Amino acid sequence: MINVAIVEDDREIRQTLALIIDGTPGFSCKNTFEDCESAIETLPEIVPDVVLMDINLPGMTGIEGIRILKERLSHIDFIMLTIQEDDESIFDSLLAGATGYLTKDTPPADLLNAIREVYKGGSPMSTQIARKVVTSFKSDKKSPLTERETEILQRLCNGENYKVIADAIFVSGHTVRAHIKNIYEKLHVHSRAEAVKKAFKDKLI
Amino acid sequence: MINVAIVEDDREIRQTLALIIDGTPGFSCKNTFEDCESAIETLPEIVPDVVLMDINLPGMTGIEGIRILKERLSHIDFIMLTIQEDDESIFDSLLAGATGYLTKDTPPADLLNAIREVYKGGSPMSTQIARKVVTSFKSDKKSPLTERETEILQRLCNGENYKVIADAIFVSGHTVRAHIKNIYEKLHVHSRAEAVKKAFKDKLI
DNA sequence: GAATCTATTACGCGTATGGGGTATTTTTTA
DNA sequence: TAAAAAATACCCCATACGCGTAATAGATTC
Repeated sequence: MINVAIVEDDREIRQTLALIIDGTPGFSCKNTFEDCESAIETLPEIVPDVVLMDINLPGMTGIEGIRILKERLSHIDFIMLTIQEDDESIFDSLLAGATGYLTKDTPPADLLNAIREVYKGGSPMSTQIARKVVTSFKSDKKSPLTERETEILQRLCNGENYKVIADAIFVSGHTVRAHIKNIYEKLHVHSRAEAVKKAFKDKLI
Repeated sequence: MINVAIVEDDREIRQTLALIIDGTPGFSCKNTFEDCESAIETLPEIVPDVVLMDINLPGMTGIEGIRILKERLSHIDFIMLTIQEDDESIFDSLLAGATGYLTKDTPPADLLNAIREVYKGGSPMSTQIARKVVTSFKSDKKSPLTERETEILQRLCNGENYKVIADAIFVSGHTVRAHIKNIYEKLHVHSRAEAVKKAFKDKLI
C-alpha cells in the first residue's frame, strides 16, 4: 500500500486526484493540503511515501516547500505535478529534491504508474522533460584548449603549483607558466580560481 | 518516415532489430553496421534520423563512436541500446551525445516508441535511469560552511581578491583571510583552485 | 553559571602567482 | 611549401596568497 499525500490549492483538482488515488487498489490518499505551510506542519506526523506537489501555491511555492520538507523528511519522494514546463521550474524542482516531474495533463493511469515508479526508485518524467535534463549536463561548446593545455588545466584544478606540474609533465616551470598564460588568455580569465570555475562551468575537464 | 541505422556486433540481434523496425509502418532501416569504424565511414552519406548504438563493440566503443559521429553529424539522434546499466556507462554515453538510453531487454513496442520520442525531441530512458541522471546533478551533502563563508567562497570562485571581497562585505582584508582559512580547513583544501573545484563538485554554490 | 565552540576580527612573513615581455623548435593547417 | 599554431624556454617585478599565531564576541552546551 503506497501512502500518498497531495499539496494543491485548486479544490476541484485536489479532491479529484485524492479520489482517483484512494480508489485504486494498492494506493491510499487520506491527506491533502491546499498550501505548503499546512503540509509542513502535518506531514512529519503522517509521513507518506509519496507527495504530489503543485508549484504555484498561495504563499510558499511548491519548490520552496520541497526544499524545506526534504531537509527533515528526506525519505519521502516528491512528484511535481504542475502546468509549468519551463526549464527553470524543472531544474529548480529537481535541485530542491523532487524525484519526478509531471504535467497536469498526465492521464490518471500514467499518474498512478508514476507514483508506483517513484516508489520503486525511479524518476518518472516525460521524455521531453528528460531531454532538458540530459541537455543541461552536456557540454555544448567545444574546448578552445589544446591537449597539453587541458592536461595543465586539470592539474591547476587540483591545486598543483607550477613546479609540481612541470615535474609531472617533464617540462620546465617556465613552460608551464607559458601554457597557463595561454590558457588564461583563451578562457578570458586572470586567475587560477576563474580558470577552474570556467573549467567546470564549460565542462572543459 | 523515420530513417533508422543500427550499430551492433551481434548478427542475430542486429538483423532482428532491423527486421522489426523496417517492418513497421513509418520506419525504415536499411543500414546496419557491426562496428563504429564502418558506421563512421558510411553514415555521412546516408544520414539517418536515429541511430541505435551498442556500447560493447569490437574496436571502438559505442560511446567513443557517438563522440566522433556527433562532431560531424550533430543533427543525428543516438539511442544507446545496451546491457550496461552502470552509472558510468550512462553518464559517459549522455556526455558523448546520446539522446536516449535503453537496455536490451526493452520490448520491441517500447523500442519503436522510444525512436518516435527521440524523433519528436524527447530523451527516452527508464525511470530508473532517469533517477540516476537526476540524482547526479543534485547536491546531496549539506554545506559545512556558514553563510558568511559561502558568500566568500562564491566571490573566491569569481576570482575576487582579498581586498575586493573585504570592501564588498565591509570587513578588513585580515578578516577575509581568516574566513578563507576556515573555508579551506572545512573543505580540506589548501588553495583557491581546490576550493573552487570542491565548490562546484559538491555544489556548494 | 561555567565551559566550549564558532564566528569574527587582526597582524607579519616568505613565496607562489600573474602581468609584462622575448625567442626557438616542432607540429599542424592552409 | 608557406603560414599559423602549439610547445618549449627564459627574464623581471609587484603583489596576492597561504600559513602561523592570537584576541574578542556570541551562541551553544553541559
